[in-house]
Amino acid sequence: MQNYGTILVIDDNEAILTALKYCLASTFDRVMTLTSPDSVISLLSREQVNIILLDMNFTLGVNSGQDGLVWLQAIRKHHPEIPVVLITAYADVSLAVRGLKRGAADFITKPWDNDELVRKLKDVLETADEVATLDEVEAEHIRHAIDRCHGNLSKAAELLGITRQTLYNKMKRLQ
Amino acid sequence: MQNYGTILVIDDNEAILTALKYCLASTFDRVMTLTSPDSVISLLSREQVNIILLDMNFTLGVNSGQDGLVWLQAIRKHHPEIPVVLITAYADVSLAVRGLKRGAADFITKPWDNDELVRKLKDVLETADEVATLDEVEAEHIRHAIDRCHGNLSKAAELLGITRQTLYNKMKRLQ
DNA sequence: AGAATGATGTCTATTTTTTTGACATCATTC
DNA sequence: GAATGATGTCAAAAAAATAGACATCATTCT
Repeated sequence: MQNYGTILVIDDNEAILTALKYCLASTFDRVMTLTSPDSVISLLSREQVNIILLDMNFTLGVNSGQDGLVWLQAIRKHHPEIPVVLITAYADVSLAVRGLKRGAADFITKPWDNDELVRKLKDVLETADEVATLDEVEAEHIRHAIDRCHGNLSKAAELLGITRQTLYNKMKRLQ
Repeated sequence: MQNYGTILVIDDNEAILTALKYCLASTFDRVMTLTSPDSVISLLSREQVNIILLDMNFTLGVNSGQDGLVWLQAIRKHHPEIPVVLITAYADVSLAVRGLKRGAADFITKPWDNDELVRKLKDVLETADEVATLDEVEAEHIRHAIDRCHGNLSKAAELLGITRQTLYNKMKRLQ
């Protein structure tokens, strides 16, 4: 068995939770479940979790997914390093867009395909962005700033909060 | 009229292009149109464009949106500073997810609501990320790295490609 | 429990980088 | 064709990063 660590599944439907548990048991070392996100923050501060699968609808009868978005935000605020995959019963494009904009790693609709779900979860964990070097981040951001300024180095330097000469030197160093 | 600059609309349906032209004329200084993305890269190198509205389906009879994704990638590669909003006739969650992951600013489905379309486009332009200071980016990335290492400064420093002492000093300086 | 290993907080001396200020040259605007 | 702003460079002073060191605290490991 490959080691994909601990997954936390949050869904208010016990039957779905059970189904997911079986589906995920062979891929993950540990499958934790919650029927409500209420205690997720305290749980995350106690337990080490590698990825979260979060259902979007918890308020009975309300299916806007608003709930899920709020919890997504709360989780990402406290634990930005844990990828969160969203899952809903409704293939709602607008909800998917809002979820991804708020930092979800992927978006899955019910009914799900077991193999595809596992593949996507693995994919998220495997492509979880490696931490880049400070120099790399700096170089990337500098390029970005210069793009925004359409090549004007003086303006770019000002936006970046460094002197023009420093920007000039950094560019030389970073090729 | 507020100044939202130039928008480039790419759609192979002339009727839709005309409708969008009228819809967008009052918001943008200039509405440029293309019936095929083939020439978009050369056009962008000649003209200054502030935002792009890109249809996802160009190969007749094929509606996977694969085409649009490829063009999205090409545009972002050459002009990462120009936000691209995707639009499709099919409310396809998977396509929306893939589009956003490749850097689209938003995802709209046909038939669209004129007011909502304009609101989303304005929103994209207004929240177009301002260029952060190098120090800010650095601080953010450092926090990120420390999160990933669960607070282990030695490991974080190694990942960041700086010495532990430097990380220590930076943390002091950046509060 | 005690040893071993690794992390932390701090220092110093040395090397790099950044800043500041300056100046001539090239481009663009008016 | 002046005026203004961007660029490429320099040199000296100030700030930051690195390497090496050391005592202390934490966490495995046996």
